[in-house]
Amino acid sequence: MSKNLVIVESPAKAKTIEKFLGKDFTVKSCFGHIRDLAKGDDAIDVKGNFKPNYEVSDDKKAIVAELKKLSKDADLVWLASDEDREGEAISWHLSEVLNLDEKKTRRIVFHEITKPAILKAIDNPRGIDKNLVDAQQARRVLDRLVGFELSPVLWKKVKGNLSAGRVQSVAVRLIVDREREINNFNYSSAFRVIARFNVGGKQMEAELGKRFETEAEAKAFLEKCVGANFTIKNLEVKPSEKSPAPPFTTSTLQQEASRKMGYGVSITMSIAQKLYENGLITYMRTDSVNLSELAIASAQNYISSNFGEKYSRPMRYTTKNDSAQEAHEAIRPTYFENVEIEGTPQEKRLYDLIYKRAIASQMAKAQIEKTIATIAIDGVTEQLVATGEVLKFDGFLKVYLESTDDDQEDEGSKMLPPLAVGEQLVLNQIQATERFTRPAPRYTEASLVKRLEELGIGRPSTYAPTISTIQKRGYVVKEDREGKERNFVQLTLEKQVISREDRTEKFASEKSKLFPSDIGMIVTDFLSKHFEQIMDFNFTASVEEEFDKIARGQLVWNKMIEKFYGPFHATVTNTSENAERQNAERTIGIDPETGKTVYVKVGRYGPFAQIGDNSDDEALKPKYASLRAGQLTETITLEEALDLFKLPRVVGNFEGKDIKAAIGRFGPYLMHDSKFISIPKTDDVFAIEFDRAVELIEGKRISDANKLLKTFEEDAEVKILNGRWGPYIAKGRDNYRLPKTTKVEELTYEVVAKIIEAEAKPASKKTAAKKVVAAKTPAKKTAAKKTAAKKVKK
DNA sequence: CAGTGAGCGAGCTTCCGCTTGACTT
Repeated sequence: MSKNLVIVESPAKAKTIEKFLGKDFTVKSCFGHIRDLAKGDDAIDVKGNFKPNYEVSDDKKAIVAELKKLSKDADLVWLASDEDREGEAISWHLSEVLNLDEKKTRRIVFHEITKPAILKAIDNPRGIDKNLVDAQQARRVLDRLVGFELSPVLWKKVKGNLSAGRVQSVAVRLIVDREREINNFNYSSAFRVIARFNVGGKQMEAELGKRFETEAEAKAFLEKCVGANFTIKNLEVKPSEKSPAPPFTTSTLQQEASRKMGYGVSITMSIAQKLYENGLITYMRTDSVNLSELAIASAQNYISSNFGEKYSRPMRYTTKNDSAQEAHEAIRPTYFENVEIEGTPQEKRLYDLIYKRAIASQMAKAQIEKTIATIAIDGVTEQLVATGEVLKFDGFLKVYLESTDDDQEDEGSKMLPPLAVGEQLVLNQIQATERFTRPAPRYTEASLVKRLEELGIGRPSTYAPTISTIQKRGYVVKEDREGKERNFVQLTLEKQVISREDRTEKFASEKSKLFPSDIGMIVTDFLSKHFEQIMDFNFTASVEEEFDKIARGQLVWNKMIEKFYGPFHATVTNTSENAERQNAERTIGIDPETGKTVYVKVGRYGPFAQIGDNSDDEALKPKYASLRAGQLTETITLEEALDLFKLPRVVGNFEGKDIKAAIGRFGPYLMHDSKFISIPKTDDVFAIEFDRAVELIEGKRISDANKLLKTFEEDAEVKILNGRWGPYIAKGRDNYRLPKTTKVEELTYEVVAKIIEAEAKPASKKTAAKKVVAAKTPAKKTAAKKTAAKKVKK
């Protein structure tokens, strides 16, 4: 039996450290927190100094039992959880739950998983910092109180299954605020003037220093340019340099993977997790840009021998973020010698990104020479400016360049042809183009994470889960949206003639952006009205200051909570008793056909439009229609609302049965002979004609025939179908998995019947009911599925 | 998904931060 037991948070870390420490040390992982507040409402004794009631979570019972046994047999137990608030608490919970003797317990910390760092830590043990633990308890208790008191208010005043919290509610608010900013944005336009010259066979572009507000002004300017001389008046050469970005933190990795590869934050994190588990990168949930001495030295070595000495620039980065706890290194490859790795294409791409970012961070600045040419126009005061860039030394640009969120109007750095002051230029054309101002862009998952990090809200381990939560609750949807068209004017001066063209462009099209839903807006407004403090962007920052005081021993944690909870709880009670129910009802106009009032509001099944008032008289009952995806009660127009009542629409009669066109949850569809056929985006559900509808129905029949792989005489209900994940069994509305090795041609009914029997689903109504319950309690759902899967294996 | 929207009342939901798997119809 080993004399020393070291406990770390992550199993991958445990494996690495065990190698450094030799045979006298056993290194085990506790898999994060082992204990948490009890699930129910008795978790915090609000009348008894907020005493927390902790429980070992079910999924941690086994590991706790194992650690208990190992710690009993060990001479010394080394608590090596991370050096931050949460890590300190993990060590404290371990010492409590494992009942560790203080005399044989050591607390150690390291910020990097390198041999010298570990050995140094072992040489410098300390005790558990109870103040830091108390700061964590305050954080935990505050979050529980806020979340579990606010959420029930929403169930009462808005609808069930909603949630609120210190982090998620502010995240939703950011998106709601941005949406309104965009909806209220005043687009204005101005004419941007670009001249194109022919210089020694090459094209050169120059822009006018000012924009014209009206077409008339732009035209007047072009008229002055007819027959004018264009002369280089001044040439200015300015050296400049560009520095590499620091190596990745969780947040910057999520941003770059989103910008460069289009990955959502959860995808990025799960790929990074794989890389970490395979020992290829350092820990992926970090807020630090720091690199270990070893890493810097090895990067320097790699750069010098592969690119040359002058490309190396060893650099220590420091984070600017106050809320950073820096328990780990920045994200970097474990070995810079691993230029390429084995793995899935996604793993390779993400690794490549991490690798290049880390190596570039240790490389020299790029040297750039900027040339600015000023061009004078005869008889005109305004001047044209042409800029060009020459890369004198590429430096870090040899491997990596960071992307930006806003690269829609990408200027592109161009070289200028050789020019001389006084030189007369040959004009090809001058164009004055109407350009519009743009509102701030909608958030992507990653840019929302960036904003949250700036506000100090949330932690690297919770960014991705928070983004998922606000989508799961229906506050926010991630979507693509078609752009709208608008007209703009372009004036062109060419060959001394001015011409005018009306052109159209698409704008405001969005890809994978976050949009608020009606519920997201209702909840945000409700919380902002009644719980201003929680919705304040600075709330987290201000409580963090208090947590820091607790950590420094200047404040007692439950006193701090008490001061917050008193007024907060009073507001909760007051709101719960007195606030009105929120349904976002809005009158949007009068139906011209019936003269009745048209409303929109949010009901049990989501937002809908209503024509006419509620009435007991059957004949006068109002008409209802659900809003379409992407429509908001806040912004829908009367015309759009009335359109909703034009469906379902009978398109015609085919094979003795009506074809109906309507819009469902998954978009526009046709229904014929009780079968559904999706209407593609290229067709308009309001206008689709009979012939086209029949074409779609027949197309669907052909693809259905291909989907059907096999049927059985014994049971017409049972079919083998070809699905997204390959062939599967369908019986009625239930589906069953086929073993991966199955050869469909050889499949007999007997085998199929056995698989169905083994999974033995209850009658379909009960399944439906069960599914609803299961979906609400994810823990139970997985448990149930596990047992089902095991049964199949037997 | 498949055209629902009254009102009542049961019993359910919910937080943030540490960790990984399990597994997709």
